[in-house]
Amino acid sequence: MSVNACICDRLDHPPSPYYRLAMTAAGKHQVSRAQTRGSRQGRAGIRDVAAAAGVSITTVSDALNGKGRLPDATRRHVREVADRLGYRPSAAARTLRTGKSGLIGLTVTTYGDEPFTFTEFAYFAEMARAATSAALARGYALVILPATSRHDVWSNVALDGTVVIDPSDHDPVVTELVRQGLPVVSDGRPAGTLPVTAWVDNDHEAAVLDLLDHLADAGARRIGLLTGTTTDTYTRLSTTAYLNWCERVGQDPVYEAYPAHDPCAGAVAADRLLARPDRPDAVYGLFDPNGTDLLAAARRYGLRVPDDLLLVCCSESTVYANTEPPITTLSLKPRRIGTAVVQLLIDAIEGVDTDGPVEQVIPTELIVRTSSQRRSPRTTVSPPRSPAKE
Amino acid sequence: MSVNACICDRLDHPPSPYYRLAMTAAGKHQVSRAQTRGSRQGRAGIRDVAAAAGVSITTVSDALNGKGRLPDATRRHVREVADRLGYRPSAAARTLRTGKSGLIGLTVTTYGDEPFTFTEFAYFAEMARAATSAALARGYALVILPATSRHDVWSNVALDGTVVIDPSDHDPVVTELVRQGLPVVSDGRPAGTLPVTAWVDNDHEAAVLDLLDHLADAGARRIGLLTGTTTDTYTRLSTTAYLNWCERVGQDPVYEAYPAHDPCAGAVAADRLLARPDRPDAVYGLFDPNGTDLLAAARRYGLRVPDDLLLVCCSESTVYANTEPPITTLSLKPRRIGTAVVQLLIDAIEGVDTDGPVEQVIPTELIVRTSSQRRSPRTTVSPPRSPAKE
DNA sequence: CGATCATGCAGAAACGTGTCTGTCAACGCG
DNA sequence: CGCGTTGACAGACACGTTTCTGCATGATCG
Repeated sequence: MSVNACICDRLDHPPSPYYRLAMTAAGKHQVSRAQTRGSRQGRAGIRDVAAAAGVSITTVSDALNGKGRLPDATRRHVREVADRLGYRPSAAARTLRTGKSGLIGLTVTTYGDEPFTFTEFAYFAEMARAATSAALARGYALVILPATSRHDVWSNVALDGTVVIDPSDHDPVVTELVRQGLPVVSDGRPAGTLPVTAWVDNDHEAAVLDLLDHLADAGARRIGLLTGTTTDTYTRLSTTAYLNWCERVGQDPVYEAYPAHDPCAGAVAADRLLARPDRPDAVYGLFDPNGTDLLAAARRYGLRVPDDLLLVCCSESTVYANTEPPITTLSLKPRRIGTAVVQLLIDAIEGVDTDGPVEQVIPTELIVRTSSQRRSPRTTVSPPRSPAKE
Repeated sequence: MSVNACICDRLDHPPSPYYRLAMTAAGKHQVSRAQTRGSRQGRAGIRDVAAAAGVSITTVSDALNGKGRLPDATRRHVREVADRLGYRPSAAARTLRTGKSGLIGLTVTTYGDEPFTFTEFAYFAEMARAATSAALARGYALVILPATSRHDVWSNVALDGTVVIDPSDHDPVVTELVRQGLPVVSDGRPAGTLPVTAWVDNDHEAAVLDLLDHLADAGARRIGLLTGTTTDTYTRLSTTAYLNWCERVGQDPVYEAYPAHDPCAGAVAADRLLARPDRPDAVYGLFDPNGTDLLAAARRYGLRVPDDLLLVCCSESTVYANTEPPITTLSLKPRRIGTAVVQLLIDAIEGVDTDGPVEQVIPTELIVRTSSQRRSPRTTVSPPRSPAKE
């Protein structure tokens, strides 16, 4: 007690280095308390508001949160006093009391040592943007949490739920989260028996089949695939869809796989694909940079696009609208996916009865450009400002 | 013990008001504890671990946090029991008690209604990735918080500090954060008297001057600029640097400005720039998509790159390595910026004495490719700083 | 051999909020 | 006039952790 008084007294004078040492060593705790309490610089608490407004803590809480039954006069008065004091409720205390933090995790499974995959930049960025928008429109904020991050980070943040992008089979992080009772919504249909609350995905098989049909319609006789060596769901489903299509139409599969997280390997693999003796006359690249890589490789081999080689790649980038020639792309609609994932997650968090299915399939969009149209009727110079070709 | 068992039994039945009265009246602390804790679905707390290990709460806390003075045997025992119970400390409680949440905000100033700007995707994605890596390497997680988000979101998350990307003059969010005593580190030199804790930035003027010299060295006589209509620091500094350079070398400025957040407007502006009567023979585009836009526009007007038109744009995208021709780009090194910003912020949070300056300038990198080399006898990389400065 | 000290651990006070419970006054009604 | 009812508010507890203080128990030293 006397110690407190002593230190408080000292605080009234400019603290010398000696005092600071003494403080941190001895009564650091009490001091900060006296600081925050004594209407000093520390943030004002609900008690200060109650005292300043001449009401009880309950009344302040009810007035600010719109609960209880209070006359409007009291409510307004409290609000005004709170504003005047610059009162901000402590998020930590509120979270502790209510059990809701207003935070949802955005988890990205990684393949290298980086938090998220390089080749999925455009997709991830668009998806994250949409997810962020959707989340904060409903009063939530997003926390970026790579699946391979240190464990203490995971346990140090209070999450109401998590979005998992493309979880791997039996993802330990996901199972741990579910075990804790947290809602988990995945972007990408969960493999195996991963117990997610809900998931959103494209129909990758249908998209690939559709795309291959489109190429075949354009005159392709042997369609090649540029795919990845990773085992994520997207790569796996797309590749098997390709193989199935090949079997159906009786074409020998022609594909090259490369580690998708390595940006240089893509160019090499594209080159390899076009250097094969059974060179394809059309190629679909699963990853974003494949378009320019394939275009460059085609140029090296003197192949004209689309005359000698039809080209399609999966990308969200707008650069393919202005390449020479413009390249047909498959869009996975990351904006719609990000929005849907967050909506589903928040519905689960807030206990909204999801009478609908907890699985949601977002349609893909094939943006047809010159690179996949063998004989376009006009080869004239296209008008300057036409965002959509044909 | 018998009391606990009794109440646990009763909890299996719907509790009557009488029991609840009796409980709250009689056994205050212990009873409610037994109520919430009776090894039911709720997560195990530190008390459960203490009870199961036969030690006190203090011992558990000290053992798990590596504090206090405990024999290794006790420490190991407690750890093991905690693991067995699946104990995870409550982040909210810890934050409330310690005042540190381990969360840092990643704030993006926006120009439209979207959380972050479209044209800065690649830059933002790289920067965010590096920032995320750096943060979690030091035990922190990142929260995405657009500056224009609802106020309740801001006050609902306990932040230890914030990174602000390119804050506008007198940003109300930043001043509010600083007023709360939170460390704020900005990516981009703060305009006006914005009281940030530290900032990291490129030397945009030097980068632009260097780049223009490079173009002039390659033979450019009239260099045009594709810039934005927004007033952010990057656009402003780059544009004035261009104007200053023009004045210095006695060239009439030739530039077109467009709303950078509109992806279509860029193509139109590029076209407009090349359609001018005083058509430039070299162009620098400030934004990422300008490269492909300018290339497409040049093609429409029958201009060969680099023979008739030299091209440089500011971009982090790798597609420009494989365009026809490859385009010289200016990289702002977002990875280094993201890392530096987070390091500075965490240093400030943890009170590390920053003996060094709180301002950090990251050098840019001009990646010279074919598009800016008029007549290159060979593909030697020209040194960044050309000796012929004047 | 008693005083001192280091050691190992338990008790309890906060952190700041939400909310359950209870009190006091006013009021309508028989 | 008494009594149940309702409105407006205050008191107090609990969320789960960290940490300061304090009490034992043995060991060490004067």
